[in-house]
Amino acid sequence: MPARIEDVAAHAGVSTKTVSRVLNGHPSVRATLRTRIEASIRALNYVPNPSARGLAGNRSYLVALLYDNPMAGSSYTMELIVGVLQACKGTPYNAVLHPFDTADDLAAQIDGFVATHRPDALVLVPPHANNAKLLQRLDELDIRYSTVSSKLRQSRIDIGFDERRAAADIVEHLISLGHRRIAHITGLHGHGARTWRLSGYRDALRKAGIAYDESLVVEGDFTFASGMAGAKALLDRRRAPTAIFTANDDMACGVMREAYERGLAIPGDLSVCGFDGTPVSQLISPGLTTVRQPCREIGCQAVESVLQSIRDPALRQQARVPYEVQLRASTAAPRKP
Amino acid sequence: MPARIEDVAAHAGVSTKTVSRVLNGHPSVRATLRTRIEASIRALNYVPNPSARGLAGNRSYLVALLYDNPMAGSSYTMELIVGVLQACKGTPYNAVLHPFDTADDLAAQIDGFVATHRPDALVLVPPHANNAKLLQRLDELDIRYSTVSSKLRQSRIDIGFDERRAAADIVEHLISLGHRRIAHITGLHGHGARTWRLSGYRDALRKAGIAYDESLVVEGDFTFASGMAGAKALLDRRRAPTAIFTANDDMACGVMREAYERGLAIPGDLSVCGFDGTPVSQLISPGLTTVRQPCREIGCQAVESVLQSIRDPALRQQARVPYEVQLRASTAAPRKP
DNA sequence: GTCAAATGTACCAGCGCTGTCAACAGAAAA
DNA sequence: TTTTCTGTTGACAGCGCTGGTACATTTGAC
Repeated sequence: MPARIEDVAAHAGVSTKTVSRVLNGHPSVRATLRTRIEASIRALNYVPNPSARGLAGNRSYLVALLYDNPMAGSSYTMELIVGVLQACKGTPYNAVLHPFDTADDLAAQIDGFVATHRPDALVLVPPHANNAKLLQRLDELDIRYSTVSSKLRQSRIDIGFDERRAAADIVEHLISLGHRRIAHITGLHGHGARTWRLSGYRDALRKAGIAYDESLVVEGDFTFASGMAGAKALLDRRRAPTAIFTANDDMACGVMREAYERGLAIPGDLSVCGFDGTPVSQLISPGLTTVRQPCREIGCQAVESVLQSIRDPALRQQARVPYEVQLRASTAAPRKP
Repeated sequence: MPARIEDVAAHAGVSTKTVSRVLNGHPSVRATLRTRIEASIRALNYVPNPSARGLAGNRSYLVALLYDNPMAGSSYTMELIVGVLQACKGTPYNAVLHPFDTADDLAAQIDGFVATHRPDALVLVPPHANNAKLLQRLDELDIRYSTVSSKLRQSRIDIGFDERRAAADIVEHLISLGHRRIAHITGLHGHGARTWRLSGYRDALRKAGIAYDESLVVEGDFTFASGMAGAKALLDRRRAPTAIFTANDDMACGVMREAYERGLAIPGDLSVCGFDGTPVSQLISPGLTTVRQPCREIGCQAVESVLQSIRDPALRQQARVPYEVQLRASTAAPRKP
């Protein structure tokens, strides 16, 4: 039978309440006493019972991660999860992962979810992070949440990275190689990622004095198939682009597939770069030039911040974690035009 | 304030204990009464408080998934997680994900983990599923567990698929295309996957009357780099193989990279096939012939079975879920030798 | 129709912890 | 010196649920 708080109290010669104070980091315990109690905790190998704690304190010690179902298999989500778990480690909090279908009325579904699991805090990933109704409902329910890469100002705590700047960086890289006819395949409508990455693309062109050519931008939806379709359209043009920048890596793979089918060499005939830095960018040949999105760090900080906001409900934070442009073999100087 | 069991009891005109019996599926409640109580539960939108339940019943309603840290980013783990979550859905159980470093002494670490989270059941993934000491410790602690693809007979509940047969299938495919000089890059020592996939490779050769050539088998460790290194060694031979079968997809990508660097065409100069059916097999060009491992189904069933074993501790199960050979463009008939 | 067995119900204690509130000591202010 | 305050500690109730026990009711066999 594991030790109980009562056993620790007896061992240290204090009341259970005082032990409880130490466990919960309450300030009004003398340092000497605190040390003695901590020693007793270690001596008895005591670990508080989460159920009892939760029941008495009306908390669940659960942080829920709400992500999009179709993304379930994505390494983006996986990396985020790794970060979330890392942040929970060493805290009494556990992570609950919850894939939510975008199609359904989230703001309604959330009530059921909250009733069942009673999470103390939520972390929202796009597209849910952009769902204004959902955030509003959470505010009504008075549940702390943080968002990842949200477009909405409404979110008090948001963690992301400077996607616009990162996109500009990678396009500038293409420009520095000598490319002038650079195409872009966008992300899915409604995602901030679509807007920011497109803006960055335009920023870089503007900075280099290259006129923005609308016909070089085609709509994608983050899928391999849409990347392939986009490449088809672009490569069928009379004056095909010499480089294609896609809003994520999967679409870049689609572009590479289309090039492969046409017998175009990468980077000889076409430079390709992606975005996100998913594992595939390293596995594919040639290696894909991309921006590594710091998913782990983002997931980790999203949890840390939202846990902090439980103690300090007024907390506001818009953190931007550093990213990294990864230059690989899929980009090179264009052949003479 | 959410409804309590007491409210449901009052609404249905019964005692709280009777409601509790309905909630926990106790048999001794008349069908008519059960129906009435279930109606009250729905009417009041009642959801039992997990903390209270856990405290009173000395349970945590937690299923822990123990996986290997370095695999954190792998889509194998991600898919498994998806299956695990799916199985928990609709049950009062939650999943706790726990990456464990292989290096450390697991059997010792597990005590700390169990003390902290008190999971009612565990699901073990290789390599932990092959750790005899760990399983023994869990037996001592009397904690139910299930394993995924374990080599050990010790495990009462194991879910996997017929890896040996699947490997044989894919090698037979290569043979049917006309390949005779087929190489294999193995998985990491200690994993059942290494042994079974190698055995399947040998089975297929034997069945086709092709002599086993030890020099065509090189050691790998499931990483991209080891696939590349293996390919280097194999392609430097005087009589290079016309096809390479690797024990997972990442290594197949390594082989493809090495072929790319040497200017070898796939599948023209070299056929490549992998194993696992990770997302990269579809994203890479040409598409990679592989075996789709039914990770989700495995994760799902591993949880379902272990939850069942909580009620029925004598339960034994060795399930083999169906797999699927996915033929893509990375394999074709060899050129005239 | 009777009796025993089987089935179903009510009540109460208590799971292990934290919140509330009261008590007390010592320091600062009057 | 007395009063007031702040900082520290403890006593006790009770969070919402389930297990056990004792009692009530139904069922089936004879």
